[in-house]
Amino acid sequence: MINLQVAKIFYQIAEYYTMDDVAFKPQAYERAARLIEGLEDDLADIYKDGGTKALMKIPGVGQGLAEKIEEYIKIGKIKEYEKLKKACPVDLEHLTAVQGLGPKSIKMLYQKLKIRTLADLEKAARAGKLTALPRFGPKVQENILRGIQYVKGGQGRMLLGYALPLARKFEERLNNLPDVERAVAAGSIRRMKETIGDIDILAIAKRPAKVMDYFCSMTEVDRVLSKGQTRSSVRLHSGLDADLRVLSQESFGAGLQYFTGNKDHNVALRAIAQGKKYKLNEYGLWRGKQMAAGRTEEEVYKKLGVQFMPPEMRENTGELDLAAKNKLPKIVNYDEVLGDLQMHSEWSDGANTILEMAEAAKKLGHQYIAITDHAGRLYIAGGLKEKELLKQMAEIEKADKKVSGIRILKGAEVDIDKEGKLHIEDKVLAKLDIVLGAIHDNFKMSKEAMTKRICRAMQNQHMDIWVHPTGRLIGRREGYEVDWDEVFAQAVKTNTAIEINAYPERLDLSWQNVKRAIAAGVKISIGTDAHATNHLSYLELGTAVARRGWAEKKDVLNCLSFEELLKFLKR
DNA sequence: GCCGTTTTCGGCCCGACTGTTTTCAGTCG
Repeated sequence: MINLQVAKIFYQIAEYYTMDDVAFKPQAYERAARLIEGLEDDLADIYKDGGTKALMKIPGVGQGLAEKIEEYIKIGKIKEYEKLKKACPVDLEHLTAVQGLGPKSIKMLYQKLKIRTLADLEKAARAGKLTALPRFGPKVQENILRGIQYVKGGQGRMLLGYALPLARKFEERLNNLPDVERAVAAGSIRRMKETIGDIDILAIAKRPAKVMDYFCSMTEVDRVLSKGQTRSSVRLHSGLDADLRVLSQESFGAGLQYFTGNKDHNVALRAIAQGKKYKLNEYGLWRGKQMAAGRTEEEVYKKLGVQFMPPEMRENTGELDLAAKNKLPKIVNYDEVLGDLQMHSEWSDGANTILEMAEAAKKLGHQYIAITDHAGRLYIAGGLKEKELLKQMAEIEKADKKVSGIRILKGAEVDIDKEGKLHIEDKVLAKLDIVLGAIHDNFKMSKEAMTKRICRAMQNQHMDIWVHPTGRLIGRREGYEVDWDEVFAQAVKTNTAIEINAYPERLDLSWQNVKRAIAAGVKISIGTDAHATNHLSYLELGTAVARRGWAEKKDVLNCLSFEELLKFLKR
């Protein structure tokens, strides 16, 4: 997969053009880089199938950038980039990561002090050499030194599963202040993106200064980065940044829209506004000096002739076109998901008993769960062999009778071997209510072999769901590659569902692939993969992925009633 | 360099905050 490498080069070209005050190219390169980053298909594959014409179908990629991608595929580099880099040979990737250091400063640092790397920069700053430069005072120098430490610490984005509870805590505290009328986390948290760069909170407040004081002195705050009347920014001990912005009641909807993003969605929405002779900013929708809307998000979208949509859909992947035609899908609601179809107990590598899992799920309002301990091989997480599995089935039946108000399905997460065979005998699988197929080894097969392996597994009539489909671990391990068109077609043909694994570092299928799976007619299942009772709440994260992939209620297995679900499983 | 309900040419988002200035450039989102 070359996408991330190409995106990185495009980001850097954007920085170089900014250094030289080239107009408009930086935004074009940056936008293309962002979109390529989020692409599920390999650029090399797209090119192989349809040449530069196919590349130009990617939004933000025109003739010029398509040719640059072609160049990268053919000769492994982009000459334009090499030329820019030669003129200013600096470690842009790490230098730009330093807070407060942008392309203009980096260029000057190179020209005046020959600074190329973080190490060069640190040495110069420690020697006090930066203060001699125009616009560089002692404070800038100090901030740069701190920024370097931060970059060296390798703090990146935080998983949604960890950032969300934190953001909710901040929301709740602020909402409890007498001066705060309303506080809401916006940004990528509100869109439920799988990783979070920072926490963005918006508030309506009577005395902003007091609220800012409170925000900047919370126990989680490591350092105040900036503090003003309408906006403050802090760095938390966890390494994450958090922003608080205070807006007026009249502007709150426009602000919420603006700070929820994403950026490309907003750019597209502002273009729609311009087309209708409006101006849209974070304070409202304006015609001249007259405010046309701003109090609520709904009002802003409506005035622009665009259907309102949940934040999870706002990624500029076609939602605005559909909304303008009043044709948005009605995506699944969080409360329409009735149960959890993957979890582990102490029978394999889970921490709790079957009964404890059931009681905890019941408390969350679930109508049913599936106990799906590892089965197949001993060496994976205490996997059960046939005999133990039969014993566990009896145990689950007992538990199901014992608890009221929730049903428990007998399931197992079964290894799929190299050839695509399930590791448990068919006659035992036949006794289970629900069979999950999973890949736990041989990740490094070729795309063709992996596709064949999975398609073969789906042919097993007992396998109901293919779980954590790509095996990715966000930020740690890239998922393996498969031919999605082929796999989706096989899933439809064999009536096999594909899982959205809701575990914070998995969220696998990705929302991009959920979108494609659904378009192909594949049924989606959501499973938390809980290994303890406190993991059961991850169901919300999995549902968020379904929503970001535009899944409707009818697409999601867990939206079926218990009786309907049994019918599907016995198909 | 991209893009098209105003366009195949001529547009392209803009306000807050900081640190350095003594009126503003650079950065960020």
